[in-house]
Amino acid sequence: MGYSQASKAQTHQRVVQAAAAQFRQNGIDGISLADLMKELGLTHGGFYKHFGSRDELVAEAIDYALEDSEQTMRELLFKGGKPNLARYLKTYLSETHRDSRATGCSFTALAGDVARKGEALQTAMAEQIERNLELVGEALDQVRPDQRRNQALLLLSTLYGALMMARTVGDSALSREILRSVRDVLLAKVNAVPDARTRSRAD
Amino acid sequence: MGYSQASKAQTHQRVVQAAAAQFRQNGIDGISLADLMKELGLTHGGFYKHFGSRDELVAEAIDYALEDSEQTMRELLFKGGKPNLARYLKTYLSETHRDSRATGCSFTALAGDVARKGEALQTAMAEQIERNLELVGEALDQVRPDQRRNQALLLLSTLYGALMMARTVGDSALSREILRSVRDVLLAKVNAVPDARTRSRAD
DNA sequence: ATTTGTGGATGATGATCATCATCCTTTTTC
DNA sequence: GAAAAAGGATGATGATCATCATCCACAAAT
Repeated sequence: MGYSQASKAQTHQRVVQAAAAQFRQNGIDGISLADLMKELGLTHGGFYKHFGSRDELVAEAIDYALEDSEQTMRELLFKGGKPNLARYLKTYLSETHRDSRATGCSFTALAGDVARKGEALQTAMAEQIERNLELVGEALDQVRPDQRRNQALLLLSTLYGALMMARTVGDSALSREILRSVRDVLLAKVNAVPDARTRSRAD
Repeated sequence: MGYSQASKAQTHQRVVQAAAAQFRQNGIDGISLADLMKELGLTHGGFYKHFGSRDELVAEAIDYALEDSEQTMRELLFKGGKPNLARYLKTYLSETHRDSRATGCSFTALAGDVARKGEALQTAMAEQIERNLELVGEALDQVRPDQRRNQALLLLSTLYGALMMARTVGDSALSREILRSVRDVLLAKVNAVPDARTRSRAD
């Protein structure tokens, strides 16, 4: 029955992944279906064999992007035994991450678009933020349990805001200052709790 | 010579103001020139008597939006003598502000779009952020002078991130929690320095 | 009052897009 | 191997836009 068995599912997934990257890089309306398919060596016609509409792809791609970012977050926070909040902070507020829009934090890349689009996307975002809060909360194991959610909320707000600022001012001295300054303050706070003498070296 | 003297400048300004609101509400690409002019009771044809291109309007409108937000910030921080950081925080993290996209904080409304658009807009944003840092720094008069810029950077990051989150999850319990939680933590910190006993009453 | 310059209106034009109908081609099943 | 089912290609359609040429109507200058 036409083409190889697994190939349809594979193509579908390739479209979703390419869209997840493009939407983060250029915005949800920033790429046409034709260009997206072309990127995969396909033409625009086949698109509707995989998705009922553009919106359907948008929903799938954003789910994929959110899961992708969650996976990265989880690895940075927990890989190798004990929670490693410092590693997450350093990576999140790095220039590399600032410049990796297509593969980096999906919240910062998509928040502006999602806030204006349908309620469905906002619900997906809300659920993801809940999961992120839980993950960060778990990593805040030196914080009083009843303060973990508040602190996680505060930390994520700061990280998201700092990254958005650093991206919005382009690659400038100010951009680097934002990343460095916020990162150092947060690292100092993290290190202060378990062992005040383990300070972060610059960079 | 055609229509009243001041009327052209007035129309020009009305277009800029309407665009500043629409771009914040619906995104820079979220409204067509025809719809924008219609909003003012005009037709699309006259547009090019006022602007050389759409991009020219975008630049002007964003400058206007940024100045508008700076003015609001300045008033909240400094009106009535002494710096009033608490008033600014409360207003910024209110549900009213969350729901006032078209007239509220221009950074959060435009950051996503600007990060993807030309360098010119990013430079305008960078300059505005510098001014905002200065204003907040001035208001941090209980902080050691050499720490004011770092603290201002941290505070703005947190505010921007929290508002973006609150907007991205729609009008939900989570949205209200984000605003309340971040606001209370920040207010507690602000109040802790000058007078530890002046705690904020909820809301 | 007539002339003239200009703001605004009307109506193209060409580009970009999402969507869909139709055709081609390959792979699986019998 | 022949038939058929479905993925993918081609091409069309209708909508939306930015931009521009042309026209109209009014206000200022004479």
